[in-house]
Amino acid sequence: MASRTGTDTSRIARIMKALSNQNRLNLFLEIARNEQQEFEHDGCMISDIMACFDLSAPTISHHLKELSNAGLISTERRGRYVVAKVNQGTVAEVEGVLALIRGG
Amino acid sequence: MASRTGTDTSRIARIMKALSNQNRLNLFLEIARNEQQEFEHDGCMISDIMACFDLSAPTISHHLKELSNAGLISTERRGRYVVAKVNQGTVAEVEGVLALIRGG
DNA sequence: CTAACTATTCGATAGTTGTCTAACTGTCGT
DNA sequence: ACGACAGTTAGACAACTATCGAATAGTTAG
Repeated sequence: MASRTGTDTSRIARIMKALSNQNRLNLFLEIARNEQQEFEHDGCMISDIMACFDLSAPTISHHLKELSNAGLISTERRGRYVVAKVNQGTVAEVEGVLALIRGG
Repeated sequence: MASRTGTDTSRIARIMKALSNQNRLNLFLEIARNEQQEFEHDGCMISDIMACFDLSAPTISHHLKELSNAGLISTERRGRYVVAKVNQGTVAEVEGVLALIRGG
């Protein structure tokens, strides 16, 4: 019950939780923004991101892992750096649930 | 910085937080669903909702307040009962942010 | 008025989260 | 191999959250 539309609410809740902290949300939006602007590489270097947030490196690392665990981003080591990119499918998934609420 | 699109990330994060607990998310979806099905009244009686969740009344009351504080629902006393209805504007707001991520 | 029903508030508690510092790992340039 | 840079892991801690039972409050029926 609670959903004949097949929505996996536990999964959606976990995604929402990943975006429920303001710093983590900003981190995510910054990754999305960088990804849209960069041309030389797909994904953005998280060292660039660290520079513009007033948080310790471990804290950012922790937040990135949360985003990653929620399936919102994926990260990949590129030499000395790590790059992150948005997983659009997950974003679309949440959009879908919200659209259902609106659309009926 | 962090957003030249005018997105109020603190507000969005608070909305996400309200949906980050699975029980609360289910509660919200159930309200949305009932609202779409009912004809005799706009909004759904939360007593109906209480019946189909395995949570104590205080807990449900608490969750409803969280949803309300986040602007996701509004509640109104109707005689002996309280009815809740989804605030579609807030849902649309979140959808907008997600669409931005996808759309660039 | 009283009893029953519906819902909220209060107080407690176990568990979770965000953040830090310190220590560690991996990669590159020299 | 060494030192510098980039990032993660470990451990700790204060703050917050989800939940409950008990008590309280608003509303209607009898």
